[in-house]
Amino acid sequence: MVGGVQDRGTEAGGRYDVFHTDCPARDMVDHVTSRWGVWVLISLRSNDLRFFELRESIHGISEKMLAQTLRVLVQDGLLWRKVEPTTPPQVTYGLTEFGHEVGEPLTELFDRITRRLPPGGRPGLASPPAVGPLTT
Amino acid sequence: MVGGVQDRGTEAGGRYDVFHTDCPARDMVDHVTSRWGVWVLISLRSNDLRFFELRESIHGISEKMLAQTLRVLVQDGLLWRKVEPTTPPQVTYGLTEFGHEVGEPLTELFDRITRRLPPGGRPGLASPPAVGPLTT
DNA sequence: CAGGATCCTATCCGATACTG
DNA sequence: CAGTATCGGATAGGATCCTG
Repeated sequence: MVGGVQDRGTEAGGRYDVFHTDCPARDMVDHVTSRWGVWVLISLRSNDLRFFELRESIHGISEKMLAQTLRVLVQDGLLWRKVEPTTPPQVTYGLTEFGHEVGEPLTELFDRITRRLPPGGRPGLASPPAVGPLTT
Repeated sequence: MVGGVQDRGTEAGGRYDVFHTDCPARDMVDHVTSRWGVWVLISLRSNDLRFFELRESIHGISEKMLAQTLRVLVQDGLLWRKVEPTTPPQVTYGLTEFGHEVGEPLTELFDRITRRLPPGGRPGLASPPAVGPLTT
């Protein structure tokens, strides 16, 4: 699969040869750009947070999805997880160095989008006019 | 913009209050980070492409999803669409200025991930060791 | 508090068929 | 070529209940 289409032989000025067809990176990117992964990573950029803090912080996320997203991200080496064996238990999550590396462009992406949004609402956007208070 | 995103700083009080809960940005981010949106945007960074070129380029995408993804992205103002009324018809897609702005951090994100991947495969990742040819 | 297990629905997405 | 329309299976994701 990887070889076909894209390598149009023009090593020099490849036209649309790409990577998307590959593999391990694809999974990682999928995790990072997953519906909730994005927000978890952005949330943790400024400081470490506990499970319930993340839940409160990321509006609309269910415990199930939060737990699942965290598990994947920890597995990928983007987050670390610290368990305080107290009662009740306390679990804190934070970004690893890699997590920070990845979180930066993600935040930049978010910033650029929000900077463009306020002015003239995008016509055609399905979103209703009401810029709801909370959303989601 | 949307208020305080990261401005939480250290002010007393605000701990993990955030932005994710807002709204229009959320939709846009969802579109940009959607399963196929990411690859469409990255693909078009280097040059404009026609429908079938995109389909070939982004391995694994179906026509349905490509068309759907393109429609949303055009609506969001990230892509432009040019129709050549020839026979057969020819439709070309490209990034708008906004699209480029958004595509940059996305590419950066992708780069950082792929740079980290080759060395020591991340344990826990389902992907097999085989790192394809280009694959990024 | 942190999260696993279950159940069940919404949607995503691919395959197929058809249109301009 | 560049789509749209429809159907159906797979999966994401929410709600609830339960445990350490």
